[in-house]
Amino acid sequence: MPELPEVETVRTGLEQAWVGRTITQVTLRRAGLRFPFPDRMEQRLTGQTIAQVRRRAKYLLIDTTDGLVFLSHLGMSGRYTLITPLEVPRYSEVDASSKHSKFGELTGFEGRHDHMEFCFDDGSVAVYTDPRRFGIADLFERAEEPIQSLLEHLGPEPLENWTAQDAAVRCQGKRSPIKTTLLDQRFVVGVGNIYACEALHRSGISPTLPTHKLVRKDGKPTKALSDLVEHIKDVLKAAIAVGGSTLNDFAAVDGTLGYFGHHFQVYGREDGPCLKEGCNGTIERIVQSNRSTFLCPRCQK
DNA sequence: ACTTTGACCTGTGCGC
DNA sequence: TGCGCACAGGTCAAAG
Repeated sequence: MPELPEVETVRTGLEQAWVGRTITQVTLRRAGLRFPFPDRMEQRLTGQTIAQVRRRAKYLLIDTTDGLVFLSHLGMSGRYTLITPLEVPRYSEVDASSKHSKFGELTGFEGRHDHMEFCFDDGSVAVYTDPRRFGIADLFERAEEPIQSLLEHLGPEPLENWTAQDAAVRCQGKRSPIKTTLLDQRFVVGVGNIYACEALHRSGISPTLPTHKLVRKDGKPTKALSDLVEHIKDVLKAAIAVGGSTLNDFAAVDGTLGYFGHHFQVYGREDGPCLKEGCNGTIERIVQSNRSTFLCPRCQK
């Protein structure tokens, strides 16, 4: 699943493929994902031309030239597969109930978890696949976007003028561990379990540190918090630069695999050596809020 | 108001 | 081979 860098990578891919295209047909294979699909979503999208593809937090927002917004969240396991006109004849032969197919071997496409299909005027098809169905699809008018409940409580975008001072204000008085705070989308958006672990390690901050300890008595950010804010930006940018990380069930939208996973310093490295220069610690896995946290207890205080 | 927990789903990999 | 359990990138509602 996609954290901010992976969603941004998908956004870029969808932008390339979709902007200027007109939707000719939408097929829904079930009633919804995490939530029911909105009423008549297929009919409302058919005939719409894509104007732009935006990202807010981990949400993809696809604008049409008629002022509609198609919202798509990938949840833990959602992905889009883009099928070119040349491939469509083979795609149409895929048995959606079968677990595997020859086409699937070529495209990573497997059939029974393909919940939405979008056909475009150039003959291409986009398929949304999501085994766990934690994803979201919604549709609303652009004018209503500010009052969308999924979006309105979201915090700042980390890569758009986010400051340590802003972070300090949001950390005030919080007793929960900093790792938990990083995953809170009201604090900052886009950071998920992997990049929270990575940014804390880069910053030398223990994931269990009570959040408020990163704020000085005068309300200013500590040096550690300023470092953390910068490391969050750096690690997200680095991951975007290599096209997002690749985990078990994530593939970039064009089928190209990202490879930021090769750059992980702590995530998934339990019992491995700490890779920080001069630190001879061993990576540990602990559980916080029912999720794995990876850290080096030697260099993270 | 804040913090923690459970729930939503399916797939995979491991130990027995 | 089969079974049960732990675990997986997210988020929200409910409970404490």
